[in-house]
Amino acid sequence: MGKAIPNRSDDYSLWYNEIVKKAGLAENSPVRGCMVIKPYGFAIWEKMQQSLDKMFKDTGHENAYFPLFIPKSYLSREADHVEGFAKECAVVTHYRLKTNEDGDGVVVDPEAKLEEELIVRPTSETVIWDSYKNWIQSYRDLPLLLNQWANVVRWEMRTRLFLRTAEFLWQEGHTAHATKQEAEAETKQMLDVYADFVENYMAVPVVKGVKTESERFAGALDTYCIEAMMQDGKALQAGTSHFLGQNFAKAFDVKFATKEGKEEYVWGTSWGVSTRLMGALIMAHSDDDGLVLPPKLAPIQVVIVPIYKGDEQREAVSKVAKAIKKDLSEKGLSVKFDDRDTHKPGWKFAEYELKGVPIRVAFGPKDLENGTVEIARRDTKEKQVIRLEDISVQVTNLIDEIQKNIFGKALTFRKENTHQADTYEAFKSLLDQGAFVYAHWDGTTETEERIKEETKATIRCIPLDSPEEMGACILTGKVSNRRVLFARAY
RNA sequence: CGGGGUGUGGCGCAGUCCGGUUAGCGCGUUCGCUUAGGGUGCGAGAGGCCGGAGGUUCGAAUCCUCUCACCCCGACCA
Repeated sequence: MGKAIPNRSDDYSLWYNEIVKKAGLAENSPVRGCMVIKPYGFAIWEKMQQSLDKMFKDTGHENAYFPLFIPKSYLSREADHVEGFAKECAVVTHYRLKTNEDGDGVVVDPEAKLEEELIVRPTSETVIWDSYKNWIQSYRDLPLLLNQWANVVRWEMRTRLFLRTAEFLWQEGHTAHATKQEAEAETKQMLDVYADFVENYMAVPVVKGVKTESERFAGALDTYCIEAMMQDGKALQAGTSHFLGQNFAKAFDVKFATKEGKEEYVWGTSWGVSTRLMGALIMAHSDDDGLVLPPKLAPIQVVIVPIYKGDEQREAVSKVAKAIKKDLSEKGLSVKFDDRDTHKPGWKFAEYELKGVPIRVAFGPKDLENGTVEIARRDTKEKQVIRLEDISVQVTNLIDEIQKNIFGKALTFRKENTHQADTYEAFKSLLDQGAFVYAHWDGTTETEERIKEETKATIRCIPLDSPEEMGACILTGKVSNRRVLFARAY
């Protein structure tokens, strides 16, 4: 009761904010736009990291770490890149404080001004390519497949926990290749890795596509992305993979000698996902009772809540509960036995629902007597009483079932809210309902811009799987040969 | 940077228009008892320079001036 959260339908963004705070995922920090990620939220992020990191390693990548600070001059080496990021960079100008002459507090020491100002990385292409210049001389040094887990800073005007914060955590992959084909293949491979992760671990269906010119990463030739639908029908870009061509190689003079002895610029890619995925996870599945986590990413997959009256019962119940825990843990599940005597069962039920624990096992005196146990699933709120000896089989099956069901539910929701529009009127009204709209577009930035101004919707992507289809642009009526995906977005 | 709003115990708020004793309430917290299959109930307690500075007044959470911070809505973005 003390932790009730607002209804999704009343105020979606308030619901989101409250769920993040009440479920103990994150809170605002003293610095505007930054956030404190709390242990439970960080545990989910760690699960994401673990899964992704394995996928990166399995595709041949290694981790490295590059510095937080970047010489200001580096950013400007690539023209589009600097233009894209200059407006949101934090800059370090001094390296020392001194005590205030008035006696209290500290002030920046004007004597300690840096020769060259440093920027706090908004992304690391520039420092990394500066290193690559030294690391790559021959085709034998290629491909170079690196990833780093890091924090980056982009000084955003409006921030929201996880969805957009001034500082966020992410991974950024940076690769260098001998040929264009290989770099393009890498770009697409990593997009597939992201799609695989988001769909199969996060249980959020995505649309894979290419960004239009105006939405492209600053400095890339092509930006691929995965777009997910949130429960309010808005789109959220869940990951991006960029084909950089030779842009950064040229900017940082990274050349290699080919087998034939010719000197050529290398081809690059970069790709990233961030703590924004946490926002996607929350907004895709959760409900008015709190978080709903897919089992594969839930820090606690099963919680056992004992029910008892008095010490004698407590002991008897606990003994069985511990055996259940052992049994389930041996099946590879992460199980918590909440034997705290300071909270009542009902309180615990509500608490673990708020935290999105996929399965709750309740065990009490009645069960002790009947040889049964109650299991409740978070996704559907269904409860059932099963025989105690069946528990590990039932729970193991249910874990898989929940993972599938959550994905299925999100997929169904997306299908129901995805439409085609052939007139501008229909287009606008669909957007107002909160939907993904497939429509024809004449391919110009001007049209895209006008549609954005008039409807607040953007082209999320040109879907990779959208078929050729002749049609007329929704706004201008000019010819178009395929539909693109429009939506309002986070 | 425009437009709107809010600052009062840890959290959420009332009180502010119309100044007047010890500044209330809910949650949380502490202690005791009670309870335990959906956020137990009762009792007792702790905890607040009312965002900050200045002013008006016999008297300011309340009125005036200035200031700071945060939130929401827009322009920018993963």
